[in-house]
Amino acid sequence: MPELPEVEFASRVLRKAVVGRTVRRVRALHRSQRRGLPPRHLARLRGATIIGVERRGKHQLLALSTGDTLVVHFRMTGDWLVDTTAASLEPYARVVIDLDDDTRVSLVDPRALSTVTLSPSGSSSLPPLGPDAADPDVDAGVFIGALSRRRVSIKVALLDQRVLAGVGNIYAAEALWVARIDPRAPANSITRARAVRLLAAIREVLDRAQRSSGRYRDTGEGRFQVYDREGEPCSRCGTAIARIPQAGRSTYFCPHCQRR
DNA sequence: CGTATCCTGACC
DNA sequence: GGTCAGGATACG
Repeated sequence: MPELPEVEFASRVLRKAVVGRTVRRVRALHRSQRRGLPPRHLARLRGATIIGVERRGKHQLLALSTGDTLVVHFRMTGDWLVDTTAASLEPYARVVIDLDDDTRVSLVDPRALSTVTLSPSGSSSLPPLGPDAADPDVDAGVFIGALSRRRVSIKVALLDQRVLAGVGNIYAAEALWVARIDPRAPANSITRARAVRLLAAIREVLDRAQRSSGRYRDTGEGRFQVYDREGEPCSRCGTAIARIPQAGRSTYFCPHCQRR
């Protein structure tokens, strides 16, 4: 699941490939992508020059010379593939953009849950997002305030993009482990001191992921401490990592050293 | 607040 | 051949 570091990595790859280029041809190859990108929007896209690529939370924003913005979200399994217009289409290519220098960028997404939408000039169609989790200047007071207004568990609150934009299931669990906080603790019960520690832990896990090229590691030292490690020993205390469902998704944590 | 929905590969 | 996963949204 691409979270902030993976989306940041992908948007850098994309930026290098597309900024300054003009869209020659664009196709939506899957029903679910055609819903978000109907023919009239594909037509608007054609001939536009891409002037910049920005990231906000897990969204990628492609600024176009027309004033429109192409908004991309990878959801579960999306990623960019950059090749040339001469290449054969990838099996899971959902949106394919051919550029004037024969570069082709394809949104590859086996599950087809990615969203690509054209936001007309002036009307930003982003959902409400909190401060970007990668921003080192996030105000601890704002973060504490957001938590204090939520009665859901701290883990569920961290997944709410209005609290911090860019945190997902993996890094929420990892950050709670680093901060030694029980994921079941009510968000509004988190003390100021622990919230400050949690914010630092979020930055730490995101920075570390970013430094490993925005790619997940599945072996060796860089492996996750709790995510997808049910039954394995906690590296701090040896207790078996537990898995519980929260808001319909899996939370992994150490039931011994993560406290309420 | 919980639950269904979108999708399809992976797994039983 | 059925179930599950999961980010975000919609709905009860």
